[in-house]
Amino acid sequence: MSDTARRKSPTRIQREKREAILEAALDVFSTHGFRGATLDLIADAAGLSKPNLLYYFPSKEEIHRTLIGQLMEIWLAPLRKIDPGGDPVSEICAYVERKLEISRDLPRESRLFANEVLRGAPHVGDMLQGGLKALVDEKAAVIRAWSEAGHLAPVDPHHLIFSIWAATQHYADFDTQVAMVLGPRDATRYEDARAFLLGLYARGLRPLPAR
Amino acid sequence: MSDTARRKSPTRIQREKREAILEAALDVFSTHGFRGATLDLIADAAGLSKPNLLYYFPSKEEIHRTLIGQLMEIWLAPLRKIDPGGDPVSEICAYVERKLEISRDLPRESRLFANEVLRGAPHVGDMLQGGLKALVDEKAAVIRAWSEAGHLAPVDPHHLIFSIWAATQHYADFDTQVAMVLGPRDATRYEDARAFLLGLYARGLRPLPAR
DNA sequence: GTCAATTTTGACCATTTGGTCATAAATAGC
DNA sequence: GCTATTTATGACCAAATGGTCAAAATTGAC
Repeated sequence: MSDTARRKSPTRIQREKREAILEAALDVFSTHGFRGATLDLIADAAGLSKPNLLYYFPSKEEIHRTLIGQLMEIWLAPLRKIDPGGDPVSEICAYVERKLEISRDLPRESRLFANEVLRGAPHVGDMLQGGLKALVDEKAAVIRAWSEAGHLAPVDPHHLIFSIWAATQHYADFDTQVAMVLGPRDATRYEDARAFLLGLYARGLRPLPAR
Repeated sequence: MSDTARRKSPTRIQREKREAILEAALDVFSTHGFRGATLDLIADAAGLSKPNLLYYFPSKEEIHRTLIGQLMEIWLAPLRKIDPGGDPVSEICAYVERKLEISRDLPRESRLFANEVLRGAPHVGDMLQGGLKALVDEKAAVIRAWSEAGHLAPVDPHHLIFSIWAATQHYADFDTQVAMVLGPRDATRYEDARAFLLGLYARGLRPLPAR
């Protein structure tokens, strides 16, 4: 009755084709959104016929759900790594760097996620709801403790986290706009962004001198 | 031959219905995206039949284009207001406040815009391209001058602007996610965001003491 | 090679959707 | 009220789209 019990161990072809489909779907969903993505587009990109694609996944929505599921871990991992025992400002700055790296290295994932949240997360619902709030609250408590101990400027931890999410993901999600302003993507873009953001947060979070 | 010449002055009904359609379309486009929005949905929301809707606008794309056009001015206005003669840190902070107010008061407009940029701005192209880069470069030069004169911490002006866009729009565009973490929207949300962001930028941009 | 299981495909279907059109209803000028 | 113009609608259309199905091709175990 359970999924894993019913599904005998997948064949080599199943593993390869499902992987190819998810890769193609990530491309298509992230550039066209859920509604704009068509099964034909995904099938073409994966080098399969549409019925063949539907042999591996029961529906368009299921492909999408699978992708979002894989995404969540990538998305939350950097936050999870914040170490309550580390140096506060360094920990936050390292978090900024990790998020920025994801924005640079996995822009499709970032855009897929943005697409979903923008529309009110209609296809993920609880999948997002689940771990997100708990993890954020946990790390927010760590940050609050740092502030109260005087090791970090007194800031609202939730809004600090939001600002980091926003500032880093911006480079993936709004790449078009960034490119319109800065010109075509070049090697220094992420280096400049990194330098700016680390500077901003380092100065903005440094504990205030006693007064 | 020109549009304004051909179109005799619009009647009262024309003005009212076009307005109602744009209002309805803003709702529908901002929550479903361009592809997800249907003419039936827009027509229903505007209280019109579909053919009647198409009597006022020639196509779905034209409705969308009109909305984006109206949007651009709203979107750019806060940046335009930055005064080269004002106090640098105050000017930037006031800019943050203006952007945050737009995020709070016009979230549909913000999401419509985000939807468009996320997909590579396929429907706006030059409309965005036009004034954006010129205005941003102009204000970036002002900020750079402030930094060089020692009235502002030395920061990359373009990335500073990006971070402000990102952090403020986040509350409109990713409202779903914010609500998942903070719980249902309440009166203090924007007040807390404002306090955090003004603090961050005030501390982060304050000119460094001579060393 | 044989045979069963897996994989692939062309043909097909129902629904949705952007858009048209002829005609009917409403409105405005007189 | 009469007439010309504007506004509204039901019926309809072609294309796109998610998905099905029976049959064919391929693969793997022996």
